[in-house]
Amino acid sequence: MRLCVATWNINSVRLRLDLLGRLVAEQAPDIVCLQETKCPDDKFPLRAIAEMGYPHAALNGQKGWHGVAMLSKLPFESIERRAFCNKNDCRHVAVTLGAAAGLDSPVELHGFYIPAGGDEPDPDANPKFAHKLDFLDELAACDRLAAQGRSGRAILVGDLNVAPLEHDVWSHKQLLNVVSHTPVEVDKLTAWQAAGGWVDVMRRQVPADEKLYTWWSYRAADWTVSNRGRRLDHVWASAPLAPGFVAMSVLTEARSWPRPSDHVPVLATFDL
DNA sequence: ATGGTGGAGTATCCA
Repeated sequence: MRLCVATWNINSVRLRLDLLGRLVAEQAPDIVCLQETKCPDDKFPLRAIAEMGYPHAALNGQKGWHGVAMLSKLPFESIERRAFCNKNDCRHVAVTLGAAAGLDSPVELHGFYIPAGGDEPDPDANPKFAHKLDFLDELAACDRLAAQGRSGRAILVGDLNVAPLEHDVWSHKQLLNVVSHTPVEVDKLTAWQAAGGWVDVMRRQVPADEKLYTWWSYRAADWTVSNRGRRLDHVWASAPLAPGFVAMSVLTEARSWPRPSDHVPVLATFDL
């Protein structure tokens, strides 16, 4: 079967419920993975989302900030939530799709919201950056994620808050000391990806020497003029699933929707 | 040279 997965840092699901409706009306992905829902699970607008055609949900939310969710046309076999760095932050949710979703063989789907890391790229001076680096180390050491990437059937998406490649940012030189593109965090993200044998499918489609962004700061007067973007949002496939990657699209125009998120949705289609 | 914006929840923290 063909599966379309969307990933989007929506920056408050309640404030932008209409934009979620627009995304699913226009693109009709089978599953939407959200980050920064900023919504406790008991306040999540499940009814409105079910009416949009997504009756199945996997939530991991908290009050005020962070929070991830998966909204689906297809039923899940199971739902899992993991905590990292001995914190209660809601930054991960995973589901298994199986026979009930029409799959002959199960597929795991992971959604992550990796810590942004604050402003100062020095783990001694900035605890948030230290947390980000620890989080990436913990992911790289996660045996099950590694096993899934190498030999399992798995897809991993989310706001990873790292732009690893030179052309994942508007200026490699000017961002080398800016959190999201510093060598230390890029190395850790890449080490995690390699440990799991994960394939960066967005870059399967768009060559590494072409610019590719999914985020533009709110702090630009006109994001289209300066176009100072970064690729913070990612879609990875496990090695066995990578040959089934069909296509992806970055919904850049969503950055100009009314009251937009600073991230835009990324959609990826797989033959499973 | 360094501030700019936006969301949550109502002072500031977080991005």
